[in-house]
Amino acid sequence: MRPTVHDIAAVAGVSLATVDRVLNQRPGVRLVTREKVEAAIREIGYIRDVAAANLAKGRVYPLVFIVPTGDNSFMHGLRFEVHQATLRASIERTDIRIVEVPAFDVPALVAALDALQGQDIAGVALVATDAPEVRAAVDRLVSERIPVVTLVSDLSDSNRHHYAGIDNIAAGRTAARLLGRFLGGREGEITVLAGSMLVRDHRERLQGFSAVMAAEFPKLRLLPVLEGRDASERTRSLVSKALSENTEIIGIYNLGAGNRGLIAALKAVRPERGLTVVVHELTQHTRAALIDGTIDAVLNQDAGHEVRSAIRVMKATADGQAVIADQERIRLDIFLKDNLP
Amino acid sequence: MRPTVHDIAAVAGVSLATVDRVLNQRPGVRLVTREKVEAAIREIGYIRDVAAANLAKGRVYPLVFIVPTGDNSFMHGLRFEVHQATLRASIERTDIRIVEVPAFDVPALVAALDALQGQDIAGVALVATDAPEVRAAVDRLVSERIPVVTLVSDLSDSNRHHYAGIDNIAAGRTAARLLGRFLGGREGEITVLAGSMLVRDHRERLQGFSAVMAAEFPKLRLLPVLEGRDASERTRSLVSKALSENTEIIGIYNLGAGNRGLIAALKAVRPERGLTVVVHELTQHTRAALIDGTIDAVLNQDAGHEVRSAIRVMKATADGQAVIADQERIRLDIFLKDNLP
DNA sequence: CGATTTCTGATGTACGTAAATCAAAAATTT
DNA sequence: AAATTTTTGATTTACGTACATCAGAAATCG
Repeated sequence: MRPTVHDIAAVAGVSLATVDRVLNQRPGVRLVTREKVEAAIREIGYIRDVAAANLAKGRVYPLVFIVPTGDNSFMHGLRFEVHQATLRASIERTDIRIVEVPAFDVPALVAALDALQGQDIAGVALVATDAPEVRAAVDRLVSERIPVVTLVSDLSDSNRHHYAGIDNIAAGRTAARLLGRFLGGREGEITVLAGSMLVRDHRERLQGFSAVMAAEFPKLRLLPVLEGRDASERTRSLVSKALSENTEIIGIYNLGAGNRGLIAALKAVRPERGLTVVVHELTQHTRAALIDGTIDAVLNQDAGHEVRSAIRVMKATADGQAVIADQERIRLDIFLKDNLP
Repeated sequence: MRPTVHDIAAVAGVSLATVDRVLNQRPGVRLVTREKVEAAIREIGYIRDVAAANLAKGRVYPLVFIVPTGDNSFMHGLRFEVHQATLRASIERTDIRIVEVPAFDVPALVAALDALQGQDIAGVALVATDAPEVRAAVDRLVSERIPVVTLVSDLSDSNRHHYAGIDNIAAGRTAARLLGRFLGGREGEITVLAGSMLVRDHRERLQGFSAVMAAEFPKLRLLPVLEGRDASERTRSLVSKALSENTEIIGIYNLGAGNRGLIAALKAVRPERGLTVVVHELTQHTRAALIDGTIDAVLNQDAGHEVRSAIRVMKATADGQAVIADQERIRLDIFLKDNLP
């Protein structure tokens, strides 16, 4: 049988109350006694039964998710996953509140963060816009001992406790290699589409993409980035214009959202053009386009995993427990038409 | 607050004892009363607090993992992950026993399975060799109401409750497309290496690979499969021989183990040969080969995920609970040199 | 109808931990 | 050494569920 608090008490030669004081860092224990108890804990290899502890505590974790509004499929999916998490709230002892903030709107995000100060909150998860004001607001929360986790897009130089998202530099590099290898030594130009260079995830993807392109595929020339603001219609017109004006384009990398528009623009050109296309985020549209050959590869981050990981990390941080970094690593999924889920 | 058994009792107008009898399917409840209770459960949306229930029950799950011996990295990793799971045993209330059986040895596997009959076991996970005798032995356990999960390699037409592994047909198809696209329209021959056609995962990978190759890359001709028995030295000599005898080979797909031997053989030929290579299983050897360019892509299944998933499924099945299929889907990881973890 | 069987209620203990109270002991100060 | 403060012990209740026991009620049988 696994050891219990009673065993600690017996081994340490102290009472249950003292063991409890040590375990829960309550005051009123002399240093020597504390050390005796801690030695006993190590000796018998005691591990707190978290289930029993939570039961006794009746603890709930009030969590806040700050997510951008916007009608693109990815953010829609993200909000859906947070909502799914609220359905598991009673089982997981969480109490999740969703706060929506306009995308790329720094003051709104800061206001939403500041509104949380002083509240009884066990953790905050936010899709960060990478600005100094946001960093400052996050740091204010952190200094109030509120666990903060960035979701999908990280925040530079902040004290956030954790980032629940993919390695976007690696994602960009991977996109470059897929595109470069799929083009098999051909020569031509590559169009890169982004949502906004204000968010760190897009900047990092571009950075990784450019680096590998420059280093390993010198025959492929990158055109200036088109910013589609993650909006489909804008993306469609940008792509249509680019394709009609420049016949040298043989590859496209969309590192942001707005795939619906991209796909529409692609379907409007003759398939003989032989474009190779790599995009981010698996949605019903990109899935269909992958199957019908309009798109060649989709890089994906699983929003459900990210949300669940963020919740685990916030809970663990709130309890002062360590997180197992390896377990919380969000992986980059690569989908070809053959391995769709 | 979430509803408890007391709430059920109050709403149904019965005692706690009766609620308990209904919840745990104990005898001695009239049909009408039972229905009253069940109606109340639905009405208030009661969900059993599994943590509290397990605490009260003091339940442990005796589980058995049957894994092949063999020194290849993947099986080594799999055994390691099962061992890791034993370290979490007390937390997860599992009691895991590992049984090792020679690889591809049908009678030994059957004997190991039959030895479990009549024992007090909450679940069995096995890396299946796909043979009728094994299927029969598995079905015997299933008919004894013991949950059985196949791990990594599935068992045809058996009554096993679940398969914790990747879709190997999809894996083979994906490998074909990667290899085909990376070769960018070149013409030549492709060598396929396998461990043994006795295991279903290898057969399925080959099936998927061949299908896509035939349908979409007609310029690439498949050579007869080389069976390396998942042994490195054998694989090395087979590959060396093939490469020296046939200068038309431009691509290699290793769908089994034995990558150490393959890599050694590849390093022995001049890099100018320009081979494109896709293999399975990320190990320290394949990782290094990916980084130095000897290998172009690695398909991987995360043994840790598979083991943890198998445990969750066995526990749920033992408790008569449904498994969330989507959550237990094991994904195929694709690694290029840019997205290594 | 009474006797028997079947069902239901009331109650208590247990699981491992948290948290509180109050008394007692030990250490520290005066 | 007495007074004070700090530390420790003993005990109790609670969390939500499981499980057992025994008495009493309701249903069924003869």
